[in-house]
Amino acid sequence: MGRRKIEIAAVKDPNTRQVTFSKRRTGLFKKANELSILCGAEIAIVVFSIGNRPYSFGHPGVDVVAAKFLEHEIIKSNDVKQNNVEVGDIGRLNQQLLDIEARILVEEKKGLELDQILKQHRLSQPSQFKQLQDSYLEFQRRLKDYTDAIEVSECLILLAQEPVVEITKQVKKRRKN
Amino acid sequence: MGRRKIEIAAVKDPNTRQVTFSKRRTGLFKKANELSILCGAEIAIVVFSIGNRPYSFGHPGVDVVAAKFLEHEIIKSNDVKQNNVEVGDIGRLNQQLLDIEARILVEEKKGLELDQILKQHRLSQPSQFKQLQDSYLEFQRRLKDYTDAIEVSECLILLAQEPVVEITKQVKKRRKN
DNA sequence: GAATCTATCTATAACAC
DNA sequence: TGTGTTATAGATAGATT
Repeated sequence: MGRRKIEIAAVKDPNTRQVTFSKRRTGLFKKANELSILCGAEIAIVVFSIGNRPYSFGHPGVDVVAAKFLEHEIIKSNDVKQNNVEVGDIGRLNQQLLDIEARILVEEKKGLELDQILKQHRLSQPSQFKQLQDSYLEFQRRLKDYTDAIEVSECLILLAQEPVVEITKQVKKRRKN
Repeated sequence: MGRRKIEIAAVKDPNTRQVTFSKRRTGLFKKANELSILCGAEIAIVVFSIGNRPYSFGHPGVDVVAAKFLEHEIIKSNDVKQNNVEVGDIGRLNQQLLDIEARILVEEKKGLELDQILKQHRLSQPSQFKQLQDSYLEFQRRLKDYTDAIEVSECLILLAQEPVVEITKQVKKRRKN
């Protein structure tokens, strides 16, 4: 859709490529925005240029859509398991581990952000500080629960003396305390 | 770009909307694919239909691009902190806590999923089990690092005697061991 | 209700500044 | 490097099957 037809193949000239990238990225985000409005769809897009500069579009937000996607992925994989379909090879498992590590990085970032924000609020809004601190400690408690579950998992890997369902129950029990 | 021009506003007729969604989603993914080939860009797209059905496109993969994006986000937020930019109000903070809790739940599910998969592999592929177990323990170690960071944060909230940047350094130091 | 067709609209490649 | 213009390729709204 330009003066000439172009082949869909790597653009070699860096200058032309940069212009093409900028224009088509803009076009892609515009299309995504139209799709979300026309059809009430939720969309997240992340793009990296060849120089590794990140660009993103999200309606209602990249994080929201990403989290939703991950939940669906889990449900899907659970369904697969319930049907006793073959589980993938070792590579897929390692990919899952990488996914989790990536998300742990996000948690880390959020945690550091909270540190900063809490500190500022502590200085500027002492009346609300107590409430927020409670939330924060609650969050921490939940993370510990998770870590506990991981520890139980370790035992399971090393000893394999207990069915997996038991772990789920243990976590839930711990939650209710 | 059809027989008639349409306004960019919610399509009311469910039938028409479904057709539009399907066509434009296909078009969007095609454009994304062209952009990635033409410009050597890495792209991830996630779309949810109005009925919450998920669709995704990724080059080289949704997970890969998402993880890369999150790492960049972390770097960016650290820069923001260094520049002492304004942070938002208490409502936003509570929202952040809810977000994190939601993602912790996801991690929990993933952990349990891994238990299940690992157990299956232990039974069916003993030769690869050792390698996977190592990855799992490595993942566990990283999660512990994160928990440690949270613990440091607790001290910071309660005592507020240490600048936040120090925490980041501590986490990084711990990582390298 | 999905696939195909086609008139028309939109995105953009090349150009220009 | 960015912004604007224009001729043309490509996407798609509505129709048809």
